[in-house]
Amino acid sequence: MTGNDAHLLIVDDDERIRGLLQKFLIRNGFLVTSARDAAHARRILSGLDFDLIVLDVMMPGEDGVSLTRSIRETSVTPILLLTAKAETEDRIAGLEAGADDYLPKPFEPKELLLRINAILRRVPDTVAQQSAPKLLTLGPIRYDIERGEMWRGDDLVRLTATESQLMKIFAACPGEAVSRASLVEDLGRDRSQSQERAVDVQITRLRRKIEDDPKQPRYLQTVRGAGYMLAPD
Amino acid sequence: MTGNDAHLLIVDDDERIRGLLQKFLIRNGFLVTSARDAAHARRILSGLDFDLIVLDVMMPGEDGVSLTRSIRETSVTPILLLTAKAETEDRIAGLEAGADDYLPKPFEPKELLLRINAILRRVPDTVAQQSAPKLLTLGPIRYDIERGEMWRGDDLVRLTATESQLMKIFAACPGEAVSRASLVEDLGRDRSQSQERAVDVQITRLRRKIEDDPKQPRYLQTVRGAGYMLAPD
DNA sequence: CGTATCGGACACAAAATTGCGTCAAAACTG
DNA sequence: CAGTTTTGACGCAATTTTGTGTCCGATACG
Repeated sequence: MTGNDAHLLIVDDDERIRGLLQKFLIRNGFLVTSARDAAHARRILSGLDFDLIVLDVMMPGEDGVSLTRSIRETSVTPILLLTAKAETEDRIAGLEAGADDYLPKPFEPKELLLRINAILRRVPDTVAQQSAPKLLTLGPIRYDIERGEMWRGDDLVRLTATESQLMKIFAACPGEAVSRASLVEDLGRDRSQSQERAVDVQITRLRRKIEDDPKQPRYLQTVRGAGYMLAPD
Repeated sequence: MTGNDAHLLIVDDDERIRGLLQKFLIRNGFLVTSARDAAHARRILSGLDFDLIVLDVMMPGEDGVSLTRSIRETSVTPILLLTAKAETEDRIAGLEAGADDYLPKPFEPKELLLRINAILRRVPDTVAQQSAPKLLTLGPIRYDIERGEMWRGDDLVRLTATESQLMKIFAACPGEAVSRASLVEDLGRDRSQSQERAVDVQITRLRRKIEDDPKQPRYLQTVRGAGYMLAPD
């Protein structure tokens, strides 16, 4: 849905995951190339330039951190590492090796999108290459994605912690419905039946802040049976 | 104190501010060149490469947004805009013209440092050029500056909103004392006498979370008469 | 048109966060 | 070492944020 033409390289040894990610990212408007291991990635990199490299740390043979280090010797292409859930060490080593960000596995595809866009947004763009937008416009409201700040004209609209998290998630994939289950998940709460109702309430509260007429939501729409969707101008 | 060798260009028509900023930034380990207007900046830019450009939007003659746009036609050097307090329009125009970030005036010098470091941190570095660190180490604790996340081993340490803000401020200038007054200011609260005592409490609470022995603080030190200071390893 | 399901509204309760006041402890001063 | 000032500890209260339950309206579907 983003519609940019950024070119990504996915490096992961798991055939299935590679396929899934590739499909998902293509569906979201990216050009995607994939490699099954470090050696393969190197060959591809020697001939092509990418806007972002997504790298699994845990790979047979050379691991992601090592590959990151060697890529950084010659290139500044942003690198996003996929690390095992609880392996803090990998994250640290990865960042020190020159990675730009990391995402602990397992993750929701939407989270990957969020991270990728966050990185691309920070790459300054010349007129030639348009990077992801930093600002979302919702009628009289502006949402600064990086800072998580919401503005109505010259006034800052105060958001609570949960509201901020929600906005970040929606901003990651504007125009696409996000299920309540997925929202509960992303909010880090323990998912349970009643927790989904809590999302409703938060949505209602967000609407009060951003919608002109909260009863007739225009920007934070309900997609019956599927969840909610952010619809910027 | 950061000790990197990043080269900055400051563009501001106000002689006094230019001088102040230059001195402050040099004191913080940057190489600084300054220009008094857009034309002057252009001449300098034609001959030199910078790691970051700090640009006042409000300038006689060509303004900062216009200069941003023209710089972006040929270069991806990060740009930080200084905008008037309540001028949302400037911010929007600036970001759309290709600026990377903005800082509303008037600001505390420390805030400028925070923003500059935030941008430099995101510029991928090859071995040649070391950018600002993304992680701070406080004994068994790691603080991820960009995400504002604090980790004790594999466990996330939950921070409240205020605690997060404090950490961000301290992380911006490690090893340097920050006064309570300045902290109250940065926290956006209305500064008042008693408000400063509230900072104490927050500091105490932060210490409980990050110090091994909160009674003998090692990382979040008191600088008597001057405030508090973050002392990473 | 009736029914089932889903989402919205709203009040209330629970929980978390934050600020203040008091007193004690520690650090500087002379 | 006594006095003064600065900072820490900690309970309490105010406020804010968050979740749950209930009822009602809307929508889908036969």
